[in-house]
Amino acid sequence: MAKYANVSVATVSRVLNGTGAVADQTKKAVLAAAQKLGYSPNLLGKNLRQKQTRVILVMLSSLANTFCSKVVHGIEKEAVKNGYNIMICATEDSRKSEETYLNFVRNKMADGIIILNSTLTEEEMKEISSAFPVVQCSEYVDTQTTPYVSIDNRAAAYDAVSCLIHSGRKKIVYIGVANDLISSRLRLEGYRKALEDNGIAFDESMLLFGNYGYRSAMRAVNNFLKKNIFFDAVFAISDRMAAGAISAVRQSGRRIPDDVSVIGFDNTDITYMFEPAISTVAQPQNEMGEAAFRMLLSRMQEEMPKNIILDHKLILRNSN
Amino acid sequence: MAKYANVSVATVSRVLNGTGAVADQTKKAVLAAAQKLGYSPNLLGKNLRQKQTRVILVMLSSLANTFCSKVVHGIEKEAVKNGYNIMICATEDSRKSEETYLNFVRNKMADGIIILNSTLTEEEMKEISSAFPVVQCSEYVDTQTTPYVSIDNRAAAYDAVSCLIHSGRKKIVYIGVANDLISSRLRLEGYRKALEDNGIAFDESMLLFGNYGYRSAMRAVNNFLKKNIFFDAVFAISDRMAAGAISAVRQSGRRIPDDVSVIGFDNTDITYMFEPAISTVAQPQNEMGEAAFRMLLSRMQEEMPKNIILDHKLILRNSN
DNA sequence: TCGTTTTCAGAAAACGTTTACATAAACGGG
DNA sequence: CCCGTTTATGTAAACGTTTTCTGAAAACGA
Repeated sequence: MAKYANVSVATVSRVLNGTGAVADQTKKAVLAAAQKLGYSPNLLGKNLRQKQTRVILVMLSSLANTFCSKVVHGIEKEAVKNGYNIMICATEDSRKSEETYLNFVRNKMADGIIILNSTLTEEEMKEISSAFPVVQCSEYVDTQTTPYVSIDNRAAAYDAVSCLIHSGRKKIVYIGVANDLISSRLRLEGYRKALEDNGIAFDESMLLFGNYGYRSAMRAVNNFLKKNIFFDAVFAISDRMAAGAISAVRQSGRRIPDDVSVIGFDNTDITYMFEPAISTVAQPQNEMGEAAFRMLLSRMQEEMPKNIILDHKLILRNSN
Repeated sequence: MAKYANVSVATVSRVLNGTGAVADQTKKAVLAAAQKLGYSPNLLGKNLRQKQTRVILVMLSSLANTFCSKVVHGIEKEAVKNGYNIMICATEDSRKSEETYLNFVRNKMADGIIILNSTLTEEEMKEISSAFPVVQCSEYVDTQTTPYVSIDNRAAAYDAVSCLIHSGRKKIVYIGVANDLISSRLRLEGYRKALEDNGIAFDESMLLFGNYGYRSAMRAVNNFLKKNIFFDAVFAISDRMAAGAISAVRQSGRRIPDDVSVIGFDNTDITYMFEPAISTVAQPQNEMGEAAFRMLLSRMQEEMPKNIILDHKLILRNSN
């Protein structure tokens, strides 16, 4: 390419990057040559030399999680605004996969990473956080070293359950997921606190568990129904589980929301497609993504941003 | 690192890659040093030298499209099996974004790309296909130069509509999307052919259009209902649009499937969560992904694979 | 013991850029 | 006309690897 245009590689670089002075005539020659040869500079060389790629990774466990999609969109918008590009890595919660993608940034193929969810322990998170720029978004482990943006999951669950209670419900089933995610823990805490604050005894047998999915909740509620324990409300930590609960409850002949009130979580599309439309807790996904990117940006500039907690919002539809 | 272990960089490389002979003692020393320093080789250097990254890109328009998620999973599985990693690029149908991600592979930050959907024209597809390895998956433009794996969309639509006809339906509404995607075109053709083959006149006024989403279909059907044109079935090219159609039809007091039969497309989660469960056309998403990766692999080895058409399957539930 | 092979490890080139430095030509002011 | 400044370009180092060559030492075989 350089030889073809009869200039040095330095000049080619200068022309293509618009850096440094170069005569109009040679500039034209270089551009013409580039055009003719279909030349396009090798990013590996460029990034190696410049010690940056302007690529950041977004790690999430599954694409099927529609909640994440809006968060990612927020990240992307802010990234592009700042001249960065994002690449999405779906780990399916595989350790090996997580390791692989973390190594991409450890090994300089990307400048930083935003983790939406992972199976990383506090120790591991600390380790990688000291090795390269990382921020957490939505889910997080609370080390002092890895900043995060999220909502107050405890308060969100508290609000949802309180809403159920204030409309007269007293026997409230909780449908969660038996994992270690911070959201699971805090939402259960919020549920529990709402009960306590309203003088309702916490009852472990009212806790059901699934895997965020429709079918798992349906199964759990069906099993629960067999026990003939009275209940008049359900708080589910995902909308799909709320939908599953509604279906199971209905099949048993009970009416929604008259007999059983239901509130879900995340305000995903299913909430308005379902009949009845599902009441839910909305998170500011876009802002969360935007904030996450801004935090990563400052981390990449060697600053340590403060954690951010954004506001959630209870959205009431027809299931409660 | 090399200095720290008192060896040359060449030896470090040999130890870390297990290539070439190196004495046990030095091997240990190098590994110890790497451990101590937390050394991890720079992939930019490595990839630059080796002229390959073992990364492939998967381009899709939106993460929110749950159909894609299973395809991507199939791709990933096959990729990992072959020592490759995938990165997902969501373009949101932005030309700029598409261009950016294509440039990643043009500029050697990735070895190849699988395009699930894009706004590329035939000309553009040809151009990039001659510049680097690319295959299309699910959606495609039919150039002779860019291989694809997909289903026979025309036959799939034909089967669905025929099924409606054989159960006695004669006035069948088509709900599609007014875009240039091959699937849109072929499914409409299949719809039309099924009518013709069964002696039913094609009627342009039975064609409705939306944007794949629930609400758009609901709106379209509501408008259609106002016209008071009789119909007894709906074929929608997405499950969400099928769901929207069902809701609209029901609100008008008609029963599903007694008064109106509905069949959707893609066999997404909504089909079994919805009441009634939605009949649909299933695509072999996993196999499609796997096939796509294998095709890309052979393209990266300078072979030109043949196009692949996989089998679809009509899945009957309670909406027809 | 002497040649021959094998084992080990370093030196240096190569990958494709950017960029600091050098230098030659053009220019302008006195 | 001379000298300092600007402009335009090339040279070469640097980024961090892998890999080819090369050579020294060790092992081996006769």
